[in-house]
Amino acid sequence: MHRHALTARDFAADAPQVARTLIGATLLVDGVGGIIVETEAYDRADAASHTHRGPTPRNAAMFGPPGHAYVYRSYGIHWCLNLVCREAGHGAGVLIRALQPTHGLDTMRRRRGLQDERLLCAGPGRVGQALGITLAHYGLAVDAPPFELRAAPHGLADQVVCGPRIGISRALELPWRFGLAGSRYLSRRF
DNA sequence: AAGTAGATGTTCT
DNA sequence: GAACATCTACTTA
Repeated sequence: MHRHALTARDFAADAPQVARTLIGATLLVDGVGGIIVETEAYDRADAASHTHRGPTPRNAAMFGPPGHAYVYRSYGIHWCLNLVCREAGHGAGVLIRALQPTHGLDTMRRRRGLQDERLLCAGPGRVGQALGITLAHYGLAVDAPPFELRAAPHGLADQVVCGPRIGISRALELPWRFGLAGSRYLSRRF
């Protein structure tokens, strides 16, 4: 019994709902990746979002169709991956913050220059490096190569926890960080 | 274990 | 100039 591929319609909901749904899903880029164990939701109405002040050259993909990738450079150094949700033009998305590595461990170790499995994808910048994310992925649909995204197994909802987002200074009160309870692959404990 | 400095592209003041 | 959806290396304990 194999899990179905997520498509654009799975991204039509609000960012927090999509962020929750993505926990337990399997994300691969060119066959390399793992199980999503940590996400964060962002929405235009949310002061911490890159889209809060409207479209710019950098965030254009966030105002494009749902189910596509928004890639941004964090702190001038790291590449981070978001999946656009809601509807085109809205500016909502989900940041992929951590994976449990399952596919292409050797490739990820080489790209990261590390052996420790727990540190390969434990943070958005680390995910970007381990999966080889670059601007070449900007705006691409996640239901087609090089992406592959398979739904989480059923019955995982009661193992999803949430809390405040990390590394922001605005909208601190929103519990829009989601994670797989007890996972050893989180960027930080909840 | 906890704290700090330094890396630096894009956006904002 | 300053802030920023971060990470690493290095210090101090």
